[in-house]
Amino acid sequence: MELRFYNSFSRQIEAFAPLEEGRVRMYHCGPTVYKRPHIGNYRAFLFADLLRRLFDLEGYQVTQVMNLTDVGHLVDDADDGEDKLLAEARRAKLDPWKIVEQVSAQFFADLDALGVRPAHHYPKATDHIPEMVRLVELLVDSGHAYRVGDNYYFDVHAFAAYGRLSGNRIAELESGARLEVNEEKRHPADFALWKSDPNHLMKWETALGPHGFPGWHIECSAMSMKYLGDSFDIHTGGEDNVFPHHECEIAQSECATGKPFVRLWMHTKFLQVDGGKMSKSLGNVYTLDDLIERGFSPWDFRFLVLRGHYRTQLNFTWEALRGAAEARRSLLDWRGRLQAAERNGHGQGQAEVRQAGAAFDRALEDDLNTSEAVAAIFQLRNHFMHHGLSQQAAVAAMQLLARADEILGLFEMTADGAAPGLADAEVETLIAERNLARQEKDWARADQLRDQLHAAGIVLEDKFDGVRWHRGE
RNA sequence: GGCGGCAUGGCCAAGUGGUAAGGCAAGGGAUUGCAAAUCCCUCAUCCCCAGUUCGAAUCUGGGUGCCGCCUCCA
Repeated sequence: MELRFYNSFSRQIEAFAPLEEGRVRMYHCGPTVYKRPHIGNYRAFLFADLLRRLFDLEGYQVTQVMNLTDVGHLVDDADDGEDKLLAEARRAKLDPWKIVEQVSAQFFADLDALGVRPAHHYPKATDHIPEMVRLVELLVDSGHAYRVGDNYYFDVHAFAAYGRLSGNRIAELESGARLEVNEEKRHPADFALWKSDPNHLMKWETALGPHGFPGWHIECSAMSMKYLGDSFDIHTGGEDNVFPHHECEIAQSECATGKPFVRLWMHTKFLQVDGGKMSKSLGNVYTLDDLIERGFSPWDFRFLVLRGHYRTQLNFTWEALRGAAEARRSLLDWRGRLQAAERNGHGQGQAEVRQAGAAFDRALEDDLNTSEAVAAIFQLRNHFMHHGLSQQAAVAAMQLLARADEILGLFEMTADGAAPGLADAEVETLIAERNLARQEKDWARADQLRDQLHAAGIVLEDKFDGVRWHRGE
C-alpha cells in the first residue's frame, strides 16, 4: 500500500516515507494517570492502535511508545496551584504513587478490553528524571533556556520556528494571555522546563536543584528520544495537545539536538457526547464500565470510533453505539455465512471481491479513511446476501474480512471458524432432531432445540426447502 | 481578542466542483407453527443568506450554532 497521511505540521496530506526503510518509530501522548481515562481519551489511543495494526500488517518493523504521565497536570482553572495527581491523592487520601499504580493498572485493563495491541514501551515520567535533567542542562548550556533561582525556562525567542505547528504567533500569545504573568519569565510565552518547590510532594534532588520537578513538556521529549532516537517518524495525540504541548516539545527537542524532531504529526479530533463536550455537570463523562453496564462490549465502542474518520469530530450517542453494535454483529453473522459458503458457495462474485478489496485499501491509503473502508466491506456483504459467492470467491472474501479484522479489530477474540461449542456434526444432529419435532408439531421441543443452538452461536434459517444454518449471531 | 476545526436523512457517518457511499433505526409487503434470519419496496439535495460557475453539499463573502487551544502551576 502507498500510504498517505495528513501532517498537522505541514497541514497537507503527504506520502508516508519512514526515516528508515521498512521501519516505523512512533510515539503517542498517553494518559495522565491520576484518574481512569474516559471514553474520549480512548479515541486517541484507539487511533494509535489503528496505525500500529496497519503498519504491522504492512510488514513494517514497528516500535511504538506511549508515555504515562505520573507527575501531575492542573485539574482545571478553578484548582489553581495544585496539580491533578496531587489533588486526587489528597481527595482519595492516598499516596500519589499509589494512585499512579491503581490508575495505570486500570488503564492497561481498559486497553486490553478494547483490543489494543500493547505498545513496545510505556515509559513513566518519574523513571526518566536523569534524562530530563540532561535535556534541561543541554538547553541551558546552548543558550536556549535560562535559570531563575532553581526554576528553568525555555526562551521561545531562541527558536525561530516556535509557533509553526499551532499557527500561533508569539506576539499574539502575549496579548491574548488571560492569566497573570509570571514575573520570573523573560517573556510570557516562555515555558517551564524544570521547577522547584520545597513543599512539593513529588520532587527530586538533582544537579538542577534540591527540590525540583519536571515541567510537563520535557518528559515527552526525553522519553521519545530515548526510545526512538533524536529524530523519529510519527508523533500522535489529541487535538488539545497541539498547543502548547507539542509546540513546546518541538522547540526543546530540536534546540537540544540540533536535528529535526518528528516527521509526521497526527492529531485526533475530540469525541463529543450528545453534540457537545463531555462534562461532569451533564453526567456524560463515561468510562468503559458505563458502556458495559448498558450491555455493550468495549469492542462496540471500538467499532464506533474506528469507523469514523479520526480527523473529524465524532458524536457519541447511545443510539450511535447501538448502531455500531448491530453493525458489528451483522459482520460477525456474515463471517459465519461466508464460512458456510466456503464449503457450499454458489454464484460468481470474484470481480466484486477484488473490487471491494481494492476499495478497502484505497480508502485506508488515503489518510485512513476508515469510513469508506468499512463501507466497502458492507457493500461486498450486500452483494453476497443478494447474489451469493462461489466457493473460491467466498474464500477470497474471507481473506478480505480477516484483513479488515486485523486492521480495525472487528471481532472479539472469540474463536474464528474453530468456534468452541458444537462441531458441525453435532449441529446437524440437533437440527435433524428439531425437524422431527417440527414434523410432529412438538413446538415446545422444537423451540427448545432452537434455543440450544442459538445459545451455541448457531443461526437457523427455516426456508421453504429446508433448514440452513451458519455460525454467527 | 488571537489561532485552528466542524455543521450532510430519526441516529451515526463518507463524499470537497458534475448531479448525495455505508451502517443503524423506521414503515409497507413476502416468507414463517410462532419467531429469527432472509428477500422486495419506501425513506435527504447537504445549517441560513448572498455570490462565482454551464453546473456547488463541495469555491467566495456574511450570518448562526458547536468543538479544541491561547503556557501561574501543568
